[in-house]
Amino acid sequence: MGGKDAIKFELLATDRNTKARRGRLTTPHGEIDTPVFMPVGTAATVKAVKPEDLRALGARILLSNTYHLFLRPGHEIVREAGGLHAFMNWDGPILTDSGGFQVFSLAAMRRISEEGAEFRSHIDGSKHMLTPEKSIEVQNALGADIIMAFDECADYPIDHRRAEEASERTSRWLERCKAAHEDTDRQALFGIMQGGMYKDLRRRSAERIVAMDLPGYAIGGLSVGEPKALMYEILDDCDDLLPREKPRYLMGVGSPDALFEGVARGVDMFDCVLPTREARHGAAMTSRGGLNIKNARFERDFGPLDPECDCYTCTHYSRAYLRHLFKSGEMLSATLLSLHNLRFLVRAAEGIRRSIESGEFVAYKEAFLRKYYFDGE
RNA sequence: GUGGGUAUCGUCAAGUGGUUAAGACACAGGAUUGUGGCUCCUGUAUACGUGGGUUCGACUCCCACUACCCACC
Repeated sequence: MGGKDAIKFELLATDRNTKARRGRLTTPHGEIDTPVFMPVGTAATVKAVKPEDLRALGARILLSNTYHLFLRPGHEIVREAGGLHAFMNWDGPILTDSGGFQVFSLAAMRRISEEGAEFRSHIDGSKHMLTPEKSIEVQNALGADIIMAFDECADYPIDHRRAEEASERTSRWLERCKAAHEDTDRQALFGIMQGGMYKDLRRRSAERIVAMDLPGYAIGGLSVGEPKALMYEILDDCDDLLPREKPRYLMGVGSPDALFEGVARGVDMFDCVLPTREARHGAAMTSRGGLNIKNARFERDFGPLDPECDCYTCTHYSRAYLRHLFKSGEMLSATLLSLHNLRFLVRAAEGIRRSIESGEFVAYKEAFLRKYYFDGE
């Protein structure tokens, strides 16, 4: 066991009217101001975007994935390359997901036992086994600053008994993850709260994982198809259930409204594939709401995607050109729209941080969301 | 000029005597939340080359014309 934690978290300011927090997370690869939005780079790359461009648009920490890198190219190869940072040319902080969620969302023929999850690869159908120990071994080889516990993410909807089973197993697996993870001053292990949409299970899950005194905690099992109101209801309790002096990470959430509502409920970290996936499908987030660049109405629109945006795409290209690129199947389309959507969420997080510092978080949140969801174009 | 072939939505392409003429692409709209990038869902079209004929009934059979393709001169 190491003598100190890999990360340090300080709270710099808190909001008077909500649970919003302004913090700073120090990792072996640098500091992160929170609340933070983390772009997702599943296969050791944020699809279509170079690391230097991520840095330039304000991204400070990336998420990557155990499941994908374990299957391809294999974690030993990444280790030989000098670890994930060197392999993908990103020297900032990285967080790796444990592979738990992916086994459930991607792999075919999964079989869950107390030991772990047996599954078939979505790439070639080959059979594999991930256990808490294996997930930690892979994540140790990858070398991310923050690594995640191997958890079982319950479907929605799911009955109380099966949600309890998954949640309790996640807690037992967390003990094994913690035992397997030795280099705690190089990589911080986060535990994951489960419990489906059941408040009693959420509370018990939180108590179990908090008792293990980890450097950070994640809220898992949300945004899995439930109504947003229900997600917010579950989030309402999280500030009380999780220690205030540790970072909280809401997994997989990142629509503009969820970002603000999560922050208002005490969440510090978010990740989401939405900005990059939507970009590849022609959808853009703008200060006046989402738009679909495919739409015929942009054919002769020579203005920027979002007049209020300072990103590379908005300062150099028109909607008409972006529409042309998309309609032509040009890959630059994915790059330019990804740069914009990522900048949009990173900038939203910047605004959130400033507003918490100045005590105007609620006003900022309301103005932002009103413009996004009601103003339109 | 002679012989042969082909003409069905913007494009490609089923249908070959019998109700509202497939489908794909394109086009149009939507979806997307711990990522199988080029995916999924939905929608639209005054499409049977032109003019005659046969038939109860023609995209389908016959004749002529027009256009394009191939071969020959």
